Amino acid sequence: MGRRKLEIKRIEDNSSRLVAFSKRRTGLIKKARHLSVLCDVDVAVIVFSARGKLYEFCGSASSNSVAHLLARYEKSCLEPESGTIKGDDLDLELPVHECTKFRTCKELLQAVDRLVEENNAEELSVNDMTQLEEELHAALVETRSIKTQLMMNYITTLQEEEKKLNQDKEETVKQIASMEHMFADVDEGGGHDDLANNKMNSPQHLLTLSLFNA
Amino acid sequence: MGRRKLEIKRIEDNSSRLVAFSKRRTGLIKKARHLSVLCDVDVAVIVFSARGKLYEFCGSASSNSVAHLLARYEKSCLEPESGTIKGDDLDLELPVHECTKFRTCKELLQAVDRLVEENNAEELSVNDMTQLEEELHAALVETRSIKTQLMMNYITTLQEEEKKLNQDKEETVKQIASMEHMFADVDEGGGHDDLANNKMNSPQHLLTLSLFNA
DNA sequence: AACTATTTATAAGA
DNA sequence: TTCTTATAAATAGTT
Repeated sequence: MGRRKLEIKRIEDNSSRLVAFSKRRTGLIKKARHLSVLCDVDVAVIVFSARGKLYEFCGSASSNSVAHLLARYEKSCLEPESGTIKGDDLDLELPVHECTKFRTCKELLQAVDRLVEENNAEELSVNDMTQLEEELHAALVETRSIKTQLMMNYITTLQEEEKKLNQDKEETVKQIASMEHMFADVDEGGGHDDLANNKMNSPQHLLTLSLFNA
Repeated sequence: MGRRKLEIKRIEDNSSRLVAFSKRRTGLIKKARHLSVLCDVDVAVIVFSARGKLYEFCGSASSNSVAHLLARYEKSCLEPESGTIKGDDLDLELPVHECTKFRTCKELLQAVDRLVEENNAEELSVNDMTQLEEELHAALVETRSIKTQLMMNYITTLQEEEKKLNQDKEETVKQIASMEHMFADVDEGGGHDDLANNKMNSPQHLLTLSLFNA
């Protein structure tokens, strides 16, 4: 909304960033107030500047303090997936996550469709297509990079879990062993080792497979 | 920011209020994300709908430098690439043409941009990324297909032109030959064949080169 | 801090 | 509801 289009990334120029912070913080809080008043809902905004200074806003139909709303927020967080609590909700509102999560993918598809659609009507040059090709390729590379990162994170998580489980198992095996020892004292015999060993089969395999069902 | 100026007071019409809530809530969270990213600060937004449903946003500073890859394309879209052919006009209407021609490409870019932008805020699953990857790949294949078609069309056009020119030349050569014949009647000799042959040099080469300057 | 040229958000309308 | 359009609002760069 200024003289030129602004990329949404950290403003490197120190002075500009400070000015933008002042303007946008004011704007954000104004928007929050409008939302609160126009739609008669509870809104809280909390901002910490780079130097740690706190700016806050709270607009509410009921009370008017951030603390109050935060309390409600924490309560809401502690209750797992409660969402709407008031009365007989049929909850027609779609979950926030689903909506924002897939909107971009949908938009992308529509854009691509429109592009292909209009290719017949408009005369695009070979260079135009080359440019678009490069763009798509870059996006694809980026997407794969993010995907790889997600998978790596997931693998790390699973490995940690596996490690923990293996430790647990080791302990269990020891316990079983000691139990068998006790039986041996009475029963004078018997290897039930197979039972214990069967519990340790191929965790690696399971890990690999479950990765693609996440 | 709509068709008419809106008083900042509770919207009494139930339907309008709900629509406004949806739009403005989305807008507020978007603004919050922008403030967080642009100014490298921590921002939190909490909204409770009238029915008690929670919407939240939390952004801490995190870098994201994909946008600059797209800047190049954006720039090239905005600058006039092909001259208008109509006479001596200082055409004020040029932007319209350019705009319609590149709208779809621009939209695609914005969609991709938004996607990457939201990756930090939302937790996307590996499957989400796989889906996007497939979509991008499909778009890329389609783009290349269209590009190839454009190139084939262009080649066909050039070949036809070449054929026509060759026919013209043949005729010209014949004319020259007949003229030389006339001279020969007077001059009694002389080969000026080189002159005629020089006009026929390597049309294939020129075709291949000009293809990439279209 | 005030000024605008532009971009962005969004109220209505289709 | 979703998409489009006209208009209001926000704001980036400038003075």
